[in-house]
Amino acid sequence: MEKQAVLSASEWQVMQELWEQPHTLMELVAILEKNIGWSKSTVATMVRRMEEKGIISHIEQGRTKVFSPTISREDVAARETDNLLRRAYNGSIGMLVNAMAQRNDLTKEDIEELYEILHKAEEGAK
Amino acid sequence: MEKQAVLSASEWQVMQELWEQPHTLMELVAILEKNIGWSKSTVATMVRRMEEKGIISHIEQGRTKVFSPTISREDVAARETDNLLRRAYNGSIGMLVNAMAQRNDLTKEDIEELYEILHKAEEGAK
DNA sequence: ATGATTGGTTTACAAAAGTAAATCAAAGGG
DNA sequence: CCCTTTGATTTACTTTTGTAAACCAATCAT
Repeated sequence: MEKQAVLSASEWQVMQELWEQPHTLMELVAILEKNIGWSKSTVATMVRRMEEKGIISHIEQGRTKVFSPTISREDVAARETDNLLRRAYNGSIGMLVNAMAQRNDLTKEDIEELYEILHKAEEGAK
Repeated sequence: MEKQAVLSASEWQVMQELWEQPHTLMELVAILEKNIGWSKSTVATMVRRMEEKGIISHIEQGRTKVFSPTISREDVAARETDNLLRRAYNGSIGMLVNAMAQRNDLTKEDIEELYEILHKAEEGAK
């Protein structure tokens, strides 16, 4: 099976836009030039390499190419989450949340939200 | 200020050993050769570069060097966690846990543990 | 038709990361 | 004293990532 799909910081930038909606190269150039100051060729190179890696693909629309992700945000998120848990928290989500609590990185709202999520999870996860 | 401290997969390997306890270069060589098949010079280069980056340091012990991390596992974990949350979950730990629930990546034990953590967190975080 | 605009490709170069052979200097063994 | 370990450094080569200038082909507006 695959190993592919941990993204570099730059790749995330491109993916974020494409997960929102497909874009032509020139649209990406406009967006990313504005947002993070990349030049046209920088964007084009990123896009080309990402396509080579198979994480995005395009269809031709007249003379322009429209790019979309070939992997879902959810999949990438899950994979990166798994990675982080294994590396940094011994595979345990409890440890992660506990570390956040310890650091006071959990707001009251976070805690409320988590309770609700756990309630719902309990039902589903009989 | 900072930007420092997201580790590459290889750097994690070295840090994992050093967080467990300080090691000489040759100890690291032995461990990492065994565990992941790195050659002596590969380990040495990793170590040198990591020291250049300031994420580990050493003291001389006679003619050998003993290396230790200069950053705690907790700090690195927190930083990587923050990164992941921002990129993949809109900054929300709730979203992360929810995604795991959705994927059935939460065991009953996980859920129990999380409840307890939240209880304790509530007290602390009044 | 022709010069500008649009959409895209080619080429390039530097820094970071991965991997390791070869070399060296101090210590230890005979 | 010399040879061999042992601990460490030097040097080197490849791949990946970041960044972009130049260049080209189709289309459009005059």
